[in-house]
Amino acid sequence: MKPRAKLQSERLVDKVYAILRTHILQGELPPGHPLSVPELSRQLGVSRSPVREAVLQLVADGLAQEKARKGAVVAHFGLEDALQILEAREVLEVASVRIGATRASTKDLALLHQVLQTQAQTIQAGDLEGYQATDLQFHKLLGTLSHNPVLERMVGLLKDQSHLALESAVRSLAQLERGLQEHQAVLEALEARNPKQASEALLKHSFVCYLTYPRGCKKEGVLWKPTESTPCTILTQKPSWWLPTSG
Amino acid sequence: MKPRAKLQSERLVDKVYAILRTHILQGELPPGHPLSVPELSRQLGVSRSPVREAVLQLVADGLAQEKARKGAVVAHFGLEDALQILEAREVLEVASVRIGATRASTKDLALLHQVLQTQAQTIQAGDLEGYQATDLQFHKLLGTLSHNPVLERMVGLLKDQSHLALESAVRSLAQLERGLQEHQAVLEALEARNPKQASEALLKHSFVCYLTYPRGCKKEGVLWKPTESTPCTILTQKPSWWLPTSG
DNA sequence: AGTCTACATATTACATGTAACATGTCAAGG
DNA sequence: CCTTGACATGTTACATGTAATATGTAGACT
Repeated sequence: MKPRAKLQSERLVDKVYAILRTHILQGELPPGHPLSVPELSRQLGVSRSPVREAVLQLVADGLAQEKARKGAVVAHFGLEDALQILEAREVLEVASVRIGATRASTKDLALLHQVLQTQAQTIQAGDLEGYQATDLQFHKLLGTLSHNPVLERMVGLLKDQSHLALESAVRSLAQLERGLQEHQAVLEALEARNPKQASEALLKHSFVCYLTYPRGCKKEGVLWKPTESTPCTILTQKPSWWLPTSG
Repeated sequence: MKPRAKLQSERLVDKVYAILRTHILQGELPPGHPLSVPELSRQLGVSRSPVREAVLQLVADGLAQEKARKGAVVAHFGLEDALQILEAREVLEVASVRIGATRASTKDLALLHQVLQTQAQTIQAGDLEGYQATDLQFHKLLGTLSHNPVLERMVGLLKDQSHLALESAVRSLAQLERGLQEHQAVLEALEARNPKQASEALLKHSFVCYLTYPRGCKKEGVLWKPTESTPCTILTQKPSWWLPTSG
C-alpha cells in the first residue's frame, strides 16, 4: 500500500468535482466526451473512488449523463433539451425575483446598486470583460433575493446546465458545417418556390441565434411575430415564452 | 474473495436507493437518523460501495444531509426549511400547470378526466384510501402536463422533500410534548395581559396546523387575515403565499 | 466536582482487487 | 458480401483493505 499524502481538511472528491465542473463549463471537456473513471483517475493522480463520486455528483447536478453499465459522458443537449432547460430556468428566475421584490433587504438592494454603478463604469471605460463580469454578478445577486436556499440552489444548477446546453446545442449545429446545411435548406426551398418550407427552414436556423443570446432577443419579438402562423417544427408545442406571459 | 451472486440487469445501487428512499418516506428511518454506510451494508447484506453511492444519491435528491467526515443523516428540516421547500414546490407546480394549460395533449386531459371519475367513485363508496390514491395520481399527472422533463424532475424531488419536511417539522414540534410548550406560551402571554405576544404565540402554534395540511388551509385564509398586523416571528419576511399572488 | 488525557470504538475517505459486462477487431464460415 | 463468434481491450459495478478522523468513556490530575 502506497502511503498517500496527508489528509487535508478539504476532500479530494470536492477538488475533483470542482476541476471537472470547471473544465466542462470552460468547454475543455466538450459535450458528449466520455468521463472514464480509470482514465480520469490516472490523469488526476488520484484513485478511482473520489473520481467516481465526483462524476456521480456531476450526474446529479445535470452536467453529465449516465447510462447503466456504459458510463457517464459530459451532458450533451439537443435543441429540445436546451429549450426545456431555459424554460425551467426562466420559471425559477422570474419567481425568484418576484418573491425577492417583497423580501429583499435594503442591503441586498444596496449591493445591486453598487454592482450597477460598477457596470456603468465599465461601459464608460469600454471594458467589455468587466461588463460581462458585473452582468454575472448582477444575475447571481438576483438569485439570492428570495432568501430561499432551495430556490437559489436550483437556479444555480439550471444556470450551469443552460450554459452547457447553449454551448452544446450551438456546437451540435455548428458542427454541421456551421449552419451551412441550414442555409442550403433555405436555398432549396426558395428554388422550389415553396414559401412555407422556406420560412420554416429559416426559422429553424434562427433558433441558433436565439439560443446564443436567449436573454437579449426576448425583448424584441419582432423577428418572431410573423412565424406564429407557421410554428416551428422542432417543438411540438410553442414554449411558454413564445408569447408574453399573461399573468 | 467471496464470489457474489450473479449480476442482474438491475444494479444493487438502485435497489439500495429504492429501499432507503421508501423507508425514509414511510418514516421508518426518521429524520435525523444516521445513515451509517457500514451499518447499512451489514443490514442489507451488500458491500459498502453500493450503499455509499445510494446515500450520495439521497443527499443529491435532498432526502439526506451530509457533513464532511461526519456522515449523512436522514434530512431533518426545521420550520423555516419546510416553508422554503413548500414555497419552491408551489412555484414549480403552479408554473407546471400554467404551462400545461397551453401544452397539454387531449390525451393528458382525458387521463385527468378518468382519474377524477375514479375519484368520484371512491367518494361514493366511502373509500378513503382509494380517494387518497387517486389524489396522488391527479397531482402526479398535473406535474407531467408541461411536457418538460426538467420541471417534472424538480417537482418530483420537491414533492418527496416536502413530504419529509412536513413529517420532520411536525414531528420536531410534536416531540416538544405535542405543542404543550406552545400552549403554555400562549397561556403565559395571556396571564401577562400582553395581546401582541399572545397572538404571536398562537400564530406560531398554528403554523403546525398549516404545515400539516398546507394545501387545504390556503383557500380559506380567514384565520390568517388578522395576523397581518403582527407578522410571525419565525420568518423574517412573510412567505409569498401569504397574500394572493398578484400575477 | 470538574477538566484533561489516553485509550477504545466506529466511521469516513481514499485506495485497490476483481468478476461481469460492453465493444471493437478480425478471421472463419454461410 | 454478410454474418458469426472467438479474442482482446477497457470499463463498470461491486467488494474489500487501511490510514486519518470523529466520538465516547474511563481514569488521572488539579
